Amino acid sequence: MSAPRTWLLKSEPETYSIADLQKDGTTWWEGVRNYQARNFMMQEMQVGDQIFFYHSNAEPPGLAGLAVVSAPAQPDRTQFDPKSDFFDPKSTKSAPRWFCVQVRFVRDFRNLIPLSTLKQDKRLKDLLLLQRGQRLSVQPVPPKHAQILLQLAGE
DNA sequence: GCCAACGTTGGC
DNA sequence: GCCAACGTTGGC
Repeated sequence: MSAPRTWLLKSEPETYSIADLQKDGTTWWEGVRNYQARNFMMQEMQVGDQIFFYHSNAEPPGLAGLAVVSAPAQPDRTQFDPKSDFFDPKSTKSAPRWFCVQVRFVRDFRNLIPLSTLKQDKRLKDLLLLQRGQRLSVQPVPPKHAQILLQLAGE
């Protein structure tokens, strides 16, 4: 078992916010339909990994809180549900295409850390989130960046 | 609402 | 395997 890693998960707060996660306690991170993001969840995330919860398409966008991986990846059940927006007719139960981990609420940042603040911090210029055109919804956060983000959050 | 950047699809 | 068309993401 390797040391816990850190990830960043994006969510549109109108769809699912850190407050929703706080209310639910845990949730399966369903609906990811990007192979790179899926592979991170399937192959690399481990129970206990730290998660920064990012509010995208928000006013303002930014880091909203902390969560933790609470169960390893399993098939995303929305892919089999014809009524779901995330239904994938090409996926089968014997060979599911999409997987998701379970995440548990840890804490809400008292003050959201706006994207604009992250952009101003020179130490974060290599952070994947800040790279031009990137839109991956599940991203690894290297330890040195994780430490800075926690600092900004007042941990 | 705009639009740049990106991933996926499907014809060839 | 190429690549144009299309749909989506997400900041502004």
